[in-house]
Amino acid sequence: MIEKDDFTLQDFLPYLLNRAAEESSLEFQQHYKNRYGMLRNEWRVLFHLGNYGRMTATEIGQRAKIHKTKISRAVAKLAERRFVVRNRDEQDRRAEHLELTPQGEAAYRDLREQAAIYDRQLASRLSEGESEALRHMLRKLAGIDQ
Amino acid sequence: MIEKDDFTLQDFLPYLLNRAAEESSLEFQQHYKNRYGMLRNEWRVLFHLGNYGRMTATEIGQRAKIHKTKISRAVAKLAERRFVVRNRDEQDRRAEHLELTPQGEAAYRDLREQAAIYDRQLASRLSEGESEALRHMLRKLAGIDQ
DNA sequence: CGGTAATAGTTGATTTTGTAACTAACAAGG
DNA sequence: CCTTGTTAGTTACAAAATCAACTATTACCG
Repeated sequence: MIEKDDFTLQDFLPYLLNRAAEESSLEFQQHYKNRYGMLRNEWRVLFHLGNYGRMTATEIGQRAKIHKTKISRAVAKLAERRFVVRNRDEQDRRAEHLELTPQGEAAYRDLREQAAIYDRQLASRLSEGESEALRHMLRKLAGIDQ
Repeated sequence: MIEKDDFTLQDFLPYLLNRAAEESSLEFQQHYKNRYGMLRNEWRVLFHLGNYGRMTATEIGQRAKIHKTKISRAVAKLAERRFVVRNRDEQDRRAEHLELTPQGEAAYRDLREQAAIYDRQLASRLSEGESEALRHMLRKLAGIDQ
């Protein structure tokens, strides 16, 4: 056992962030996994398309900070299951615009509802003002604009 | 594009937690990865042993909520690299007590110093009272006692 | 133009994780 | 004791993440 200095593991922000993230991801995972057989990257792509509308894989990757290989594979699965359609850009034929199919929108709406419920449930462990402050801080730490 | 309801992705706690966790992990990873060739689970085990002292794999798993297979592999690597020694419990010969070697303690002290620096750097993005509130909330969400 | 560089997206090889089954040691009840 | 159940930790196999290399297309610049 080493003397403590001013550092303890239970106070280390990256550790706490990871623990909290793992905890909350694991629970929410049930929804998209059980109901739609999706993986984390797949629901992330689905949510981005549902939330922001039509965009390319690269744009999703930039917004969500997901690596392009993950996006590529997630999109392939989502397209295969008819949640997403790809539209080749005629001006720049390297790019393709992605958007949700009606089926994808239905899944998005359903999962969004579950997400809203789960979010309220999580936030209820905190006091009223706390949860807004938490979101604000997390956005700062994650480097998310606004 | 689907109408917003009361839900937006940028406000979804599990999403924000994951983004913030990934962001902060990625940066801190440099230290244990570059300097000691460790993986995340390895430094977690190292930090637990450094922070709490001698304990078994099962105890680490309970405290850190890491699955036993991850612990097993992390300990194997750490032992192989002489950061950790295993001591068979003579009362219960299934269990083994793990502790840091002098080399492991040196690595722990070094990384703990880096962690402290990085933690202050992260916290400096937030206002004074905020960071303590954040830690408190994260502990609640992660289900960490105290 | 023509060549080099950059970008969008995919694929393949390697590493890491996740899940389940396993071995070994102990515990408890008959 | 002996059968059944439990616990500590490992191992094997499948799933997923990572990293580098690849194709196709466009942009830049002499």
